[in-house]
Amino acid sequence: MFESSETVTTDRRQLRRESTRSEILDEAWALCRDVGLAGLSMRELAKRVGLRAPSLYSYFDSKDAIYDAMFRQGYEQLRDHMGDYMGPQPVTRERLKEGVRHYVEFCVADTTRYQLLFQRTIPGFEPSAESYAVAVLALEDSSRALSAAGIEGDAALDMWTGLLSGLTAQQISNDPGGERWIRLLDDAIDMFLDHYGALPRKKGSRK
Amino acid sequence: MFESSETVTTDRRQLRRESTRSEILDEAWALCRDVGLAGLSMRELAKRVGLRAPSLYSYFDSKDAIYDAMFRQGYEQLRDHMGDYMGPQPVTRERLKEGVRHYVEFCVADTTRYQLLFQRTIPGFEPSAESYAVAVLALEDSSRALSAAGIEGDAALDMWTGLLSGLTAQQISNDPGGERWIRLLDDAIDMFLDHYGALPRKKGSRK
DNA sequence: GTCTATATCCAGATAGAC
DNA sequence: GTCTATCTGGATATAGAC
Repeated sequence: MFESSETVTTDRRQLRRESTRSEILDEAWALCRDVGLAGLSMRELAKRVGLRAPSLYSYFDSKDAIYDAMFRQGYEQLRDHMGDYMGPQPVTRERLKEGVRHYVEFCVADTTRYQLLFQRTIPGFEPSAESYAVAVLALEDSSRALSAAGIEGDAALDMWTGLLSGLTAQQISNDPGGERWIRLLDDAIDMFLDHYGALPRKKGSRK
Repeated sequence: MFESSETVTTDRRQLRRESTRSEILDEAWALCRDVGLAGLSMRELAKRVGLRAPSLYSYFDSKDAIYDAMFRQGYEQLRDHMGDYMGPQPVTRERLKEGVRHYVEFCVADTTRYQLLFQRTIPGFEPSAESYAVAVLALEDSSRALSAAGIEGDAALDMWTGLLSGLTAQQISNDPGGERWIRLLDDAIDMFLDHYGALPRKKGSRK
């Protein structure tokens, strides 16, 4: 009829444990935003959580394990963020532009997260196989969206990633908080689609 | 008739000093290529030069002063490398493509140098005013070349830097030593010039 | 689980003898 | 100029009491 009290206690402990883990991760993000990704230190992190440094090792095996959890969390956030834009809707120029704007919005919203997910900035860190699998899932989403737009071939795909990652990176590093390169996104997509002859414009819609 | 022996001695000492400084810088580059830009340490650097760590401070005031000298040296190398391509020759599509290929060649030839010059990867380092001035000189060269091609306006210039820095960065971080994105350079420049209506192609030269 | 205490290692930079 | 010795401060991680 009733669960044993031992089971209940265990569940509660697990919940509490997960809650603390989550709080540690939240503070890790905040700390990295303050001091940079590479500046994350176990001492300072513990201080912010209200623990002593060694206690963190009850929740994470190492500092890299914390980076790994952040990495995974970031890509889960990306999938959540892009969810609605990855459906099987008909693909038009406007839809594609909306999707890209939404994606870049995610990137510039948190430059620390951007660095962790998309750049190689931490000396020794490599994501674990499980976390990397989450990243691959998210990236497959976007390449599928491109195929739906009729853009095929490695060259076109590489050009696409080069162009958009270039504009995004310039925005983040040279005009953080601004719009200087974001403003160019729509035009860049037109330039790209015109060049590859995909999703033709309606007559007379140039400029 | 003869210079005083004191002056001669001073000159020789200065020469020797410059020679050692230069050797330290060479080893600093080599060390950074081995352990990453951020991994540069005064102890290890001294060991490679054949000195003890404190002796380095006779040649450079601090570790940042070494980064600063490297930064400056890198931009001087860039100007040297691009020298011939920045002259007042008539600008054609082919000339522009050659110049870009030459520039990207410089970037991918030494990814450590690329990171120091073009990315913000070292925690506390900011170039000094003098070194920054050298960087500005080099970058003005390229924007002048673009103007000569008839590409004017902030938007077009930002699109240009975004596109090319994007392809370069993808090349360096995702296919180091390869050609996957380098192959796309010519096509990217055609795409860009067509879109902005600069340096028109000869009739029927599309594809 | 959390703590104190500590092991171990590294860093940049300086003092002062020679 | 170069050295030895050291200062100061930081890091990750572990041992073992409670």
